[in-house]
Amino acid sequence: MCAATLDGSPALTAAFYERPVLEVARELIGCTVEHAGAAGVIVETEAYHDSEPACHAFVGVTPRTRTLFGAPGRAYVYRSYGIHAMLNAVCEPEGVGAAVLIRALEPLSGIESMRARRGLAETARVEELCSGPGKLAQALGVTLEQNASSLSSGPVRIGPRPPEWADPPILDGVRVGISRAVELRWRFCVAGNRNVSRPWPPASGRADAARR
DNA sequence: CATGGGATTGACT
DNA sequence: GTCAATCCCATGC
Repeated sequence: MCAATLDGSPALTAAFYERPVLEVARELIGCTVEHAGAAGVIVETEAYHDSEPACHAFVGVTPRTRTLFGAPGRAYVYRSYGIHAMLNAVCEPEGVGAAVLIRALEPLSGIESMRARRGLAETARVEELCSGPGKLAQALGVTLEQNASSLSSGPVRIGPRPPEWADPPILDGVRVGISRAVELRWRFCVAGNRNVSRPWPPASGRADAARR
C-alpha cells in the first residue's frame, strides 16, 4: 500500500521499518505523523529492542508484546501509568521485538483539535501540545484502539520528511524514564527544538549533562 | 486469583 | 524539588 498522507506524500512503507531499529529511530526524526485531522513533525524518538531489558519485548511473546514481535510498520500502542497512551512504530523483521517510541512532535496542522483534545485553553503555547509521548498521543487522539494498525494505510500515518526537514540536526542521548539498560544512548532528538520533551541539550551549562 | 510496577504528566510544597 | 492518579498486564501463588 502507498496510501497518501495529508500533504499528498505517500506514507512510509513496511520496508522502511524492516531495518535495524536504531536506524529507523534516527530516520523517523523529521518525518510526519497524522491522525484524526491533526499532524506534526517527529522531533524526538527512542529505540527499544528485545535484546535489552528496558524493552517490553524482553520477556518474550505475551498477549501484550505480540504486536512488537509482529509485522513491521504497524503501531504499538500501550497504556502507561494507567493514564497515558504511548505510540510506537514496530520495526525489524517479523519475529524480532523492536519499536521506536515517538516522544515529541512539532505541531503542523489541526492545532485547534490538539488543544481541544489536550483540554488546553486557546492561549496555550503550541510547544505544550505534543512535547511528550503521553501528550502527543492525547493531542492526536491516538488510543489503544490503534494498536497493531498499519502506519502506511491505517488511521495513524507516518509520512516522509518534508523538504525543509531533509537534514535535521540530530543529537543522541540516554533514554528517559526507564530503570534498566539506562546507559544505552538510544534517544534521538532535534537539536534545540522547543517541542522536545525535556531540555536538550541541558539548558544550563551545569554538570547535569550526565544525569540522564 | 492477587499483587506490583511502570517507556508520564500535572499539581503542589 | 515531591507525589498521586489509574489501568493493563506479567508474574507468582
